[in-house]
Amino acid sequence: MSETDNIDQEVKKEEVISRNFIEQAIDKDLAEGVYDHVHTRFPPEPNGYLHIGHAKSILLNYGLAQEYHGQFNMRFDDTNPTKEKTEFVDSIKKDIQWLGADWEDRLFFASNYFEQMYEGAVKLISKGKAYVCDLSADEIREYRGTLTEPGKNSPYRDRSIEENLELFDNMKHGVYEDGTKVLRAKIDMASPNINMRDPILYRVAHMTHHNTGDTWCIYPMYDYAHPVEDAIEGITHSICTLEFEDHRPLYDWVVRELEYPHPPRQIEFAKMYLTHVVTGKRYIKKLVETGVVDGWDDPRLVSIAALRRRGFTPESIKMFVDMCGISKSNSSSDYAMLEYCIREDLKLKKSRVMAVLDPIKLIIDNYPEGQVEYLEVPNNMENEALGMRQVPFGRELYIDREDFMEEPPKKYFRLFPGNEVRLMHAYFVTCNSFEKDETGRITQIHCTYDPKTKCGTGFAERKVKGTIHWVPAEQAIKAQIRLYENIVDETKEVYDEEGNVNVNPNSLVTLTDCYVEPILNGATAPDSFQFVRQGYFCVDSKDSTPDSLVFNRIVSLKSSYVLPKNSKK
RNA sequence: UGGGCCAUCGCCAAACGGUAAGGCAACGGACUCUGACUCCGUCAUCUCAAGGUUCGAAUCCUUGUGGCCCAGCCA
Repeated sequence: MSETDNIDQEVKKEEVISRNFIEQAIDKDLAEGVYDHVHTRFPPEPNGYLHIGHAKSILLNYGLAQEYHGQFNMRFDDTNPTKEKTEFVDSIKKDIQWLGADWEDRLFFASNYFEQMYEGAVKLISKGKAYVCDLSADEIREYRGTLTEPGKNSPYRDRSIEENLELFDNMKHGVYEDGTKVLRAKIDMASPNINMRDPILYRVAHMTHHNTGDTWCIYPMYDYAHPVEDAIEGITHSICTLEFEDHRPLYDWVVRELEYPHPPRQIEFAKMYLTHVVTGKRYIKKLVETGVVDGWDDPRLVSIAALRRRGFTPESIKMFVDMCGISKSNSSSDYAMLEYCIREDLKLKKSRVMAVLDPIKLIIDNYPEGQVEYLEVPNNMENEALGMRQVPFGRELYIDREDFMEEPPKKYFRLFPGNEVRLMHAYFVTCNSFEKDETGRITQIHCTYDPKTKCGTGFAERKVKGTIHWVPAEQAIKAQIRLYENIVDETKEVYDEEGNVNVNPNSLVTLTDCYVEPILNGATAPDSFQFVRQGYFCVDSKDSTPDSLVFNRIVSLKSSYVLPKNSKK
């Protein structure tokens, strides 16, 4: 193949990378001169913790700003004081920072625009486009009509502009009780789109707001506030999820009536769903309250905090979100994709060390008692840059119970009486005998080693089929290791008839008698490793201490070998 | 049975009237000091269905079918 062919191929490859529908829309806007730049935002309400679904929106908005050399704003959509807490603004900021979406100096609060929103409302009233309505909540619902029947006009719809102005001023000044008056847009009570049937713009709520305190007793509704927020900040593309499609006509109505010179444009995309996960606030709350999980950051959950504690990296989540793509079809991504992404991200970045989860002692009968040798071992055989470490080796070791069988099935490559295997990075050993306790449980394995087979000597006279990992009995560090599976029992629906999560009984297995290589001494929270032949593990940020290590299994390694069940151990 | 949106491999998802990309998963095989990784191969004669337009349709038009969203003084 010639060099030009190569180039052609690369060009073709480039062409194949297609743009999602939002990028296509932005390209078009830019080409037609609708906008000359791109400005996006992520606007959560601080009423809970962020989860993997939010990550898609965050990364989408931030990614678009980057791609088009535009800007990305962080904005708290805090227009409803009954639901919002400062606690959540802190956790949300932390999560977004961790994900790497940088809002630079553009951190905003919708509540800081209350004055402008109020002025906008006055403008709408002055234009005859909004009115104060005295109907009760129940009455408003009745007047709204149904999906199939049109609504009917409020008896207060035709109040004079002057009266509306006065009433709205009274609303602002706390003259009315909660629920007694609202400001409504005057649009069309017969619209087939229910959102256009004179939607409520402002409600009265005598309540302390986390940011504005008691300054206000009227608060704008999302449908009015959001377009105003976007317009004030100069957002060009206001990206939200599909359920707001029906609200777009109202969004456009607001920016049109308020006569913003460069109105933002709303574009909707499909939320990310993951198979077999729990994201509902009330369900998680129940799991926390009943002690099924140990908090909103329990590693079995998919909140950003939980994923972080579980050992997922921002890079892996970005990779996952990119892999899932952007579209308008409701879909549910496979958890296996997320697992692929974290394995892929950690593969070359992390040291591969040995850990024994379920130890059995292995004694090398022909190895001198009391002798210790230090083996030079690469931290990652696929990435030399990670350097080398020393692993002590001696007469007594621990190996994993799974790696020995008294009566092995066919194709069992590990240790069994008479078989020779390689101790990873060390020597070949052959099993001579083993010991059992009264219950028949194997307690010790005796081997002999062949000094000629030491790793690194280039020994090639014979080969072994199996390589097993080990840890030196004397120097290994004891650790607790937690193996996680999905919190949801995947053989059932996510929720049962009573609305409880069908909890997987094996979602957490805590192993307290594990041993890890001495190099892991002092490992702390964000550290993670590959435990060779087992998976990727991280130090638990909540429960691990320097002298009592706790590791979380992030994800297991893939395996094409299934250990036969019911065979003797 | 009002309005809006969606439908392409087990799961995501391209294709924009020119003859069904890619990834994940799965399954073979090679390699292997991780039963991992890597590599090679297999995996939609067909795009929800039925008609129609066209030399040519996943793409356009009909008519159906299925799914999601909307009747908060939530966002």
